[in-house]
Amino acid sequence: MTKQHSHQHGHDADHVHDHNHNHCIDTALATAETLCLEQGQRLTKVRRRALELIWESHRPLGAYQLLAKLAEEGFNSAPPTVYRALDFLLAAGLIHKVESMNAYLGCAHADRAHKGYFLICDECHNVMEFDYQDIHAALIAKAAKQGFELRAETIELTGLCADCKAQATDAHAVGTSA
Amino acid sequence: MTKQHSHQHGHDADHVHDHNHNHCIDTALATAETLCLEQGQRLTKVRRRALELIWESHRPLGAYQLLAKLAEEGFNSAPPTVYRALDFLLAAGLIHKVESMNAYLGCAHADRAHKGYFLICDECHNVMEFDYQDIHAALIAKAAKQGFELRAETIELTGLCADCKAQATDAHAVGTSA
DNA sequence: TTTGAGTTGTTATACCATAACAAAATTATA
DNA sequence: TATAATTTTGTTATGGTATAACAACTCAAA
Repeated sequence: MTKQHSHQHGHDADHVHDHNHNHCIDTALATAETLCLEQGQRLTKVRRRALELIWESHRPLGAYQLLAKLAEEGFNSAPPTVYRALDFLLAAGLIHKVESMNAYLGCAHADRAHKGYFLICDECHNVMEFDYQDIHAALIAKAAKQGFELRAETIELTGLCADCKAQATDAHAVGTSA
Repeated sequence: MTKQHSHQHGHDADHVHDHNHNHCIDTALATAETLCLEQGQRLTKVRRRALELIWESHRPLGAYQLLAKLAEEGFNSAPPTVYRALDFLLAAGLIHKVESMNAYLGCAHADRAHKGYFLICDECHNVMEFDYQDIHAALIAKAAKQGFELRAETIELTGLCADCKAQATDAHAVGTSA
């Protein structure tokens, strides 16, 4: 299981980081550089900056949110700019798209092939990426039974994260005792 | 495993039905009537017709495609009309939304609570709904281990369906032998 | 140094979805 | 059966997501 670190304790959108998220970003960028170099892909300025901005966000970032941030920094502000960058990063496996949110998230394991499985909190909207070989294998087997050749998986689970569940319980306890 | 019947042999968008799909539609509508009656919900003309149209389609239907069909039949042609109907049908469990396609699909098991798991063919875009208790249980357990309370699942698998795989193989065989 | 591939700029448009409020229909209640 | 309460539908407007199409630029290789 992998978790976007800063999500562990954060409830508010702009919660102060309780760890040095810069490290995650740096690692992600370094991985991206290496990967692109190996594959003869060009991590151009806008692509690189888009990836950084996605990582700097603590939630999945919408295309137009990203576009606005890029525009602030002097990049072209037309939609194709951001969608091209997103397409590149998606194809390179450097980010995931969360379909149910129309938003994009840095991929913590770009260095190895994997599927993005997500736990999405309805309350705080934080997203945890997880990895589950058992489920992956079961899905492949299940599909194969139908003669279906599995290529990609969209697994997005929503509900209440541990923190929000705790908060809800606290609130309820206070409410009932008052 | 459940399958939208007409998808079994269809490769072309407007493939002639090889079974009486009307039966499926009738069953779905009857179930809808019963369900709504039981729950004191009103299956109004536009809702009922929307459900029929979704079932009549052999693929997941986009909101605006559905809106166009409804408009042809004299219903109001503004977007809220169709989104209201869709919201109602979704809430009633009579249809599913395929998030990765922004499209809507009749639910074959509206009569019992279940999650919509989908196999989506990249080639012919047919969709099979399947049901897999093992995976459902595994996901709940996996989420619970993280303290996450699972509420909803979006499971959308893409790849090549059996028919399209067979076609591709045939085409390749012809190509290589020619 | 020109060719060619890839990338970016630019304009326009298509597609997906909801807000907000008015009008009508339905149901419940007096 | 009036009338009030509730739900549904009509209508206008807008916001959010994504791509088509073509021109201009960059950069590396021939």
